[in-house]
Amino acid sequence: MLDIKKIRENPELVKDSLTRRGEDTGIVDTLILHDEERRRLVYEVEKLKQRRNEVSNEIAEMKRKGQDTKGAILEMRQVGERIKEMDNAIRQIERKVNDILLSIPNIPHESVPYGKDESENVEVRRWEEPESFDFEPKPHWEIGANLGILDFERAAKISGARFTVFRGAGARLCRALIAFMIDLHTSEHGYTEVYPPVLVNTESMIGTGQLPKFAEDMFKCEGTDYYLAPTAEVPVTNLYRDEILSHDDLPIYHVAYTPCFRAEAGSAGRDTRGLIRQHQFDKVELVKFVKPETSYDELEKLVNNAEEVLKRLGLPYRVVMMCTGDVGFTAAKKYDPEVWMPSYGKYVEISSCSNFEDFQARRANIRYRPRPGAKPEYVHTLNGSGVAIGRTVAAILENYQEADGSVVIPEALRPYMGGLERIEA
RNA sequence: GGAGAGAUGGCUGAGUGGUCGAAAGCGCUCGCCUCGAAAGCGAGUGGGUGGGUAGCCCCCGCCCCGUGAGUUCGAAUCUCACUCUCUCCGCCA
Repeated sequence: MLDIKKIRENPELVKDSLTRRGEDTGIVDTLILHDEERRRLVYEVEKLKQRRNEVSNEIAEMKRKGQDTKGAILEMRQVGERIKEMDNAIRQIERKVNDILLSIPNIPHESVPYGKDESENVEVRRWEEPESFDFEPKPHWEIGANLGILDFERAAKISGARFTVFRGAGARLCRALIAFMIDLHTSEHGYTEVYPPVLVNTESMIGTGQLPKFAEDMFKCEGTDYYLAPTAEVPVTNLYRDEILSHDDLPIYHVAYTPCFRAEAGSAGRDTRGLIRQHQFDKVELVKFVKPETSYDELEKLVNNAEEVLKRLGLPYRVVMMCTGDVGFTAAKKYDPEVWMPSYGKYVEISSCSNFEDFQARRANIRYRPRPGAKPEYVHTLNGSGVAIGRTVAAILENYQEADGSVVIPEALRPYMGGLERIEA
């Protein structure tokens, strides 16, 4: 959410942001119109309330003196009615203002390149070139099925399309990756582990920006106010919702493993095979709460933390900076580390690291005191996958496959696999 | 699921329908004292928002005592609904 005061003072800035994102700018004028009307009404009703407060005190005084209060009470009864009407009008217009505010995307940082869509994202670096195979490499869904560690048919029977059963060494590989990543981030990168609920309420979903705009992407539990969290970003960022943190609490780094749930509405036909696009997948997520002046340094460190996972696993990757047309609703700046996926013949997103500045903090009301006694200010929030488990499994299977159909376990993972060096049929 | 108790400022904890935004204590900030610190003493310490002035340095107002409605000239205080916490019973991973 953007600051209504800032929008009021500089509507062109917001319009420019929307234009760079390739969106319509009309709502800004509508918003400002509503906001002016709202302020006019507030000003009027507050004068009435002041009058009511004054006279009410006079009535108390008069009663104490035993004077007649009938006239004053009668007058105030009318004032009270008028106040009630105006309060209702204000409530309605405030709802409009708020709905619009919640629907305006974040302003991209000045360092974000202009571009209309994902084709104009900018590659910022690469780590290791993909290995070429001296045999025809198989896609991970074939490798996994042949090894008996991925079972898509039975998952379809249990649940439906876009689900997977991991089995034997496959299941263990998931568990190993989770433990490996959490250990790396806690012991070497300074993150504190949390294990949060994955059923979250509407407030939390609004706080991080999934709602109200992206409701169709989420699973909701019928008859409840619970959504299945699409990412640990939601519960972990909302940890400190409606709190005022002390300046020496910051920065706060959290790492969380959770399953993630996505309806994938509108992506029918895309990535239908394999682990790439699932309704349920596991992810280790990194979340930061930082002082505003440090947030862009923190973003770079966050990306590096995600990259370190891929380096240790020996998976070739590149890092892409999202352009204005693809940076996403909530982010001011975003990097996507992408892993090399032989079956796709290209790099595939395996992490997504964003600086939201105060966009989420304002929605979720997460603040801190810059110094003791100072006015609270909004923190900056960041998060990034560190990294997605399912896609990492896919990347390992494909990049570490051998001609005989077996898969070598990356060395960093072997301690977590009971010393297993290779998955064989 | 049943019965009961409760929800007040960073924390603990008072509160009669009428100067209660709220006592007191703790904590915190500043000052005095001290070579320094502690103790002691003194002062100050909530969050929003509208307007004035202009950018939170001031001034005026409005709102906030779990959330939302209601009664009243006036509600932290009365009524209703909801949420959450705690205790007991039942059920249960």
